[in-house]
Amino acid sequence: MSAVICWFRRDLRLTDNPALTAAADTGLPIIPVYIHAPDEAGAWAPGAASNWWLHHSLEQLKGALAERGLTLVIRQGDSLATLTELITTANAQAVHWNRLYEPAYTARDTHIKQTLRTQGVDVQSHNAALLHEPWTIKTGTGGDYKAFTPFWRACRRLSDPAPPLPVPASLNAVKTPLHSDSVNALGLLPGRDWTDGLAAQWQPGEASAQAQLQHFVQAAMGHYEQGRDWPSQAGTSRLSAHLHFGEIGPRQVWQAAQQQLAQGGAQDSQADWVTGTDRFLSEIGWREFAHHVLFHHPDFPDQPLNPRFADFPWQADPNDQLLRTWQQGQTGIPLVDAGMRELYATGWMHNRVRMVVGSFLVKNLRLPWQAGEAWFWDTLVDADMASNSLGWQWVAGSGADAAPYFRVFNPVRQGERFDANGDYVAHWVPELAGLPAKHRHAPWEAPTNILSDAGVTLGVTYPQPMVDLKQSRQDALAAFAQIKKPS
DNA sequence: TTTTGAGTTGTTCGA
DNA sequence: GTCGAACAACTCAAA
Repeated sequence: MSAVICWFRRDLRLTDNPALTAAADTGLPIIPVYIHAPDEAGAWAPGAASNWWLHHSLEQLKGALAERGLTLVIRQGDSLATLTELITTANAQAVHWNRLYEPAYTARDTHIKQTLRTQGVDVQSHNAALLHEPWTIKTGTGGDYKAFTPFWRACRRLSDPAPPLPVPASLNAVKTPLHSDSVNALGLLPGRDWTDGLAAQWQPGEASAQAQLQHFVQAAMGHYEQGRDWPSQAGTSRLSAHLHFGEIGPRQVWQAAQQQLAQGGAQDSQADWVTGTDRFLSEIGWREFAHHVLFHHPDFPDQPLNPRFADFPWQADPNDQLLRTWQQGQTGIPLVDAGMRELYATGWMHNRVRMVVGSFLVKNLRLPWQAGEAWFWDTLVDADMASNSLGWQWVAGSGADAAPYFRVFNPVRQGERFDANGDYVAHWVPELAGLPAKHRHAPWEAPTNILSDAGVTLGVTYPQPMVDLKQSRQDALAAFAQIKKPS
């Protein structure tokens, strides 16, 4: 008797899963396995919110496999040792997996592939996570891209991605049961349960991912161009965590968007459908670009891509006082606090607000972008090394295609433009909900009687602003002037 | 090799 | 209220 191993990692789905399809195509009994090995992520072991998602996604995958007669084998410990043991026990002759792109994982997987092949095992890796893998997109001179627009143009010049693969029609199970840990045994859930807010907001798993994709393309893609900017509305796809864990893949997203465009684009507001679809797919493009940049610059999560920023004069912050105030959503700037509280409560933050809180941390507080990156890493359910690094280096101005130094978001102005009714602030900062909308973004400017009518006492019921926005903006511009190249 | 146009998401100030 | 300019200079990618 022999078998084939399908090693699941961050491809927790049955549809459009090339490794699973390849395993099925061998005709051999399949051993689906998940190995929990957080140590192998190097310095970037997944954070708490991410682990919560993983726990539930594994339960979903286990259930979906069971419906097709397969038992997901769950193990902990060294990946190579675990695979080797399974290969011996089940007399497996082949291993299939879908590729990861973070530096620590590519190094590990390369080593595992070489070792197992030396032992005569047929090892094949596949692409489930990207439209175009990082090394396949090259500039005219063979280099890697450092600006998004030419990168995405180069991608779009290529032929459209292949249509998604169906779930394999036939999946053979092994006859002899193999030992498996329970999902619970992985210890992914926190000891003190703070996850109600996550559970109220998210349903991990492939079925939910597909439902969300359909819902988004039908209900929101036609007005995505504007709708994506309003944090109080469900105008974004909310697919980030599903994509990170591979519960759905970009080929499926691409196909769903194109099919919906063919239908929706024929309706009255055709231009909105075209621009909405285009813009949405370019966000998928940013995800691709982030992987491209990380692959070619393994230091990207830790070091500024622009070396000039190594000398940036960050603010001293004894005992992390400033950082903690930001983390807890107690800065006294309503839009910033709303975003930080949404993050902590739900494991997610609207993208517009991510830019605002990021700009506030890096420019108004002048704290290093790596501190914000680390907090997001621990608290986001969609925490992804490529996208997270790209976002933070973008807002800091040190990264690929980054914001110019003088682009300092004014969180009051942003609130007035993108949360004009103050709904988002009222929801996440309820102590300000009694204020009229026009005062919710800058309560320190509201007349005293309006504050008291609303039950707001600054410094008591809600903090005074922790910095003066105008002055700290000036300080940031001055700090950036220091690292300008002397002319 | 040199040149050229472009580059996610902003704010402020003054006319 | 609206509009254009200034906020710098640099780097990238392709012609």
